Amino acid sequence: MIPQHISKLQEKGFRMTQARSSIINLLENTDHPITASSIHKILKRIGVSINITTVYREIEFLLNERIIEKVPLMDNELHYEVTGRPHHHHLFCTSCSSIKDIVLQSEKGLLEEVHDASSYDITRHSLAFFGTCPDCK
Amino acid sequence: MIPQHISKLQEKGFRMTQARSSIINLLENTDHPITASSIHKILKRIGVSINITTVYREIEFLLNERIIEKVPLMDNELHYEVTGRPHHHHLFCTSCSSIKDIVLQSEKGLLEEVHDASSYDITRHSLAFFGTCPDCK
DNA sequence: ATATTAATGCAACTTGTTTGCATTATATAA
DNA sequence: TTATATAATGCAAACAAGTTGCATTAATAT
Repeated sequence: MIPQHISKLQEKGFRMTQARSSIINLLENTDHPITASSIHKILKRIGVSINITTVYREIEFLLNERIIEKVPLMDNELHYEVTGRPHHHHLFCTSCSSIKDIVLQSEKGLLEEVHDASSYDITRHSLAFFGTCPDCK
Repeated sequence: MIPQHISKLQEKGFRMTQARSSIINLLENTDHPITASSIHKILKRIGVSINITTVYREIEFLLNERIIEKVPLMDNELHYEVTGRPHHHHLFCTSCSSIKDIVLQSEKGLLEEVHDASSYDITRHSLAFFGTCPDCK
């Protein structure tokens, strides 16, 4: 995985600290959305102890820089994932709480319908599917 | 609007208190998902002062009874809406923060694709679209 | 009317997130 | 290489959403 986000930030003149680079690297290597406290715990487990406040501030920063984005879930915690990976949506297993990415072909027609029916200028969308994964069946 | 939810609860032997009936009536007459604190504030404004704790407990109760359901949004607050209304999804205006219902025809093919591609048993789904509404353009 | 117990209100608590401020450390210039 | 400016950080306190324990109130059945 090429750290394109890191070089992009450095070019813009932002400092590359251990907290920043380890949060970006973690998110780049995670294939599903995670929460602030997950980021904090995972980094601590691998020996990168950064303050939870810093995690929140870094998330805010990365959101502003469009390096990560929010993913809406059913619970009341905010989850995040890096932008720029192939467009996809999420599958939630209501049994084991796992989250899986899914790429869909048939969303194009859906978006056209939304645009035509609503007269909104749609800039983003989020599709989430809930059910039981093969392992839990 | 026929208070079918209320009679259903009474048949099941639950008590019909002012808090319960006014929360149900409010949700039945709201065409978009709202939060616990919205419920609390709106009811207070119309002269129904119920404790915020009661609002949360009532929401839990109504979720259990499948009279309302959670709607996942981008913020970190939980929104709720009554079940049983025609199947629909949500449009969010990122300019004025309004939420609007939308009924979609083309989601059937989407669900088939999800099922075929994932081997999950899908029980629910949630589609959300973000953009600028006609009024804000 | 009375009894049963579901529903409620209050206060305290937990958890997630934000803010103020003093300190640390990265990147740049001398 | 050292000094400088200030971005980034940590800590503590504050804040907000949601939860819990417990004593009180009130809706329904008798």
